[in-house]
Amino acid sequence: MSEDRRRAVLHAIVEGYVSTSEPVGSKALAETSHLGVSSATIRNDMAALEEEGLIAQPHTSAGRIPTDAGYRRFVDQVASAALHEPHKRAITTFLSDAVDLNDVVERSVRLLSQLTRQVAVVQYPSPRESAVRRVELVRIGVDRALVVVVSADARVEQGTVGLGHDVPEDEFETAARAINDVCVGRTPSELGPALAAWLQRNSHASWAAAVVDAVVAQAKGGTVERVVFAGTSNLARAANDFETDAIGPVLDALEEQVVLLRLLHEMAGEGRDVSVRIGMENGADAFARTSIVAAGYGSQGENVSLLGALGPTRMDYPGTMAAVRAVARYLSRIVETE
Amino acid sequence: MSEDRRRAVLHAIVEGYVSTSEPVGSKALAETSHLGVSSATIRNDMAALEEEGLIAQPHTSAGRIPTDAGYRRFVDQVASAALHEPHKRAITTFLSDAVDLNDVVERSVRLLSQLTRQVAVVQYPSPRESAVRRVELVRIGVDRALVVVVSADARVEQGTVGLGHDVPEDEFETAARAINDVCVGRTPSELGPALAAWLQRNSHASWAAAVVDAVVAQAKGGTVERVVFAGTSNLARAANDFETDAIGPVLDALEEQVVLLRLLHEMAGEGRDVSVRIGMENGADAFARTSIVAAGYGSQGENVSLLGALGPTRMDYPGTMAAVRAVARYLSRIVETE
DNA sequence: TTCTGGCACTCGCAACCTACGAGTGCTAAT
DNA sequence: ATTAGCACTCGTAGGTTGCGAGTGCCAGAA
Repeated sequence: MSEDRRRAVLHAIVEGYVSTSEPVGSKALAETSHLGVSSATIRNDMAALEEEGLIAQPHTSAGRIPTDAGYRRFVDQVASAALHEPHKRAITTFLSDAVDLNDVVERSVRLLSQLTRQVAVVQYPSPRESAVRRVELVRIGVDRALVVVVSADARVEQGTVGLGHDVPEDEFETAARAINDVCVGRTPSELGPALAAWLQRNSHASWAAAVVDAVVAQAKGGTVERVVFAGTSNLARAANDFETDAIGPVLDALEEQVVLLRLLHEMAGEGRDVSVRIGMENGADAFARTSIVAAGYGSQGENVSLLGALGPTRMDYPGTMAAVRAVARYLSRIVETE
Repeated sequence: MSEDRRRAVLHAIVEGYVSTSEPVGSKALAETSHLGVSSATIRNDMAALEEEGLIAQPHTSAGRIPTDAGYRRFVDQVASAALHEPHKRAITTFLSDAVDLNDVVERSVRLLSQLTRQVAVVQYPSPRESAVRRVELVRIGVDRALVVVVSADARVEQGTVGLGHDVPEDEFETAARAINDVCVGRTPSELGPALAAWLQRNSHASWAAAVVDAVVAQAKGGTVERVVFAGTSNLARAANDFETDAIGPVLDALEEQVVLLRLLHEMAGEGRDVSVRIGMENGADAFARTSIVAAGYGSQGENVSLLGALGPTRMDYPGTMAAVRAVARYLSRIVETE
């Protein structure tokens, strides 16, 4: 019983099931697949694969379909395919027209959903450590202020902060000017100490401390982590084939974002080029029947954000991995040079 | 043949079909509904209603279901219900915690999707005509600049503009300062002439004109019109009942936004308190089997944005209309006072 | 006129049955 | 280690049937 052939059988089963969405039987494999053995031999191999828990049969007289573990082994053994040349061109032309960070992210997520024909998710790039260009404080109503931080790398972060109680207009104005002066030219991590020192030098009312905190927060992280997604209709198309009722929880989880973000963080830690989570591996009930293919992107080795594709476990893994990797690469290049 | 009873029959059919999702027959109506007539009478009324094109039967031996026209008449004749007291409280508590314009919009859309159990859409409030607080120009790369406009009403708009060719650093800086000085304190509509005058006084290179245009654009409209939505899983739930394959195009149209925006614009023109589009009335193929309930909100009578709920034509119109109206009202109040 | 009871008729649907065939596991032969 | 053959399982498609919900129409009552 050649180990190599058993692997080939597993691969053939995965590929067959992915393309036809029907269980694949031993006879069909013997005919279409090019391993030169008879169906009986394949049956023996299948029995062994089933013993290992890599494939299963939905009912007694049906062919085999891969289990999560089967997909897992397949993915680990297959290198992601090369991307077709026209697709490569599509990526460059589509993304190079972007004028804006928002635009880049939005175009990327659409492109990825079209390439993979899955739901695509792109996490907003984590901000780089770059000098503050200007801090603007604008009074809103009597007890709130708007904090705007413009960084040298073209990022604009904004947020509001409560002032607690009435603050005289002129006092607010002078403090705003002073805070701006302290911040300009400093990197976010230098900001904390510098502003603390300023607070000590000028004994201000308590509201100033809150404002300072808000400024530091905006400069550091800025907007809350978030992901954008596109191509949810691909989910509906996939759900048409089999489980219609699995789509609701997935849509909910996508909107919720929090589960998805946790998963992406976990996957970021794995360090691989492209990482894949299959079915139950996700740990989340909503994604129990979906797989996620993700890759990091970003300017440095550090400081990565993630993007990926999400679809039914029965997906074209090599193709999806190739598309995800390619988009991640181009996106890295763009984020770097911007 | 009392006209009133025929109306009552139509209403009973709509309500029955909405709550059970099954065609409703004359016998069932005679028993459950409280019109004191026999099933035969109801059958006659039904025949008349069918003649008018208000109801139809899916097959010969089934009950009747309302047509688009039937829903339309029902909606026109029924005032939107009053909202339950706990729901009202939910709106106030849920929305009053918001800290931010983004936060308000996001909370609203979630709330509305929960109240209606439909897909909720909220259009970003159209900016008010309020004075410019500061204009910031930041160089990005060699031939692009970031334009940030902060308005007195706590809005921050940003965009990029191409500079065409190399511009000396000091020339850019002085121009940026000058542009800011010209803009501060002016309303967006005053901005155009003022900046044009400035351009004439100081004969600048061509790049300045592009920058000026960008500043005016950001001050006026700012970010492109867009809508956010939530509760797409409600679509999946509804699709479970009947047509699974109608959900894909709807999801696509939601992501595309452009069709939805056109529809909302059209509905804004109708001037009603709450306006309803039913099925084919939408004109868009994707929404041929869905209805949209929308209401305007905003600070003034002018200057309204829209929000609404979108679901299958077989929806609880009175309840949805009540929820949409209530959220629109509270949202108006919040946007006003902010 | 308007409503009601009665009756014949239609027809979708669920339940049931059956035959088919794809697919399997096992065993004996190569 | 592989293969051919064979008996067996079982899901599914196709066909048939009976039921019952629902209708339209008509004659008689209010």
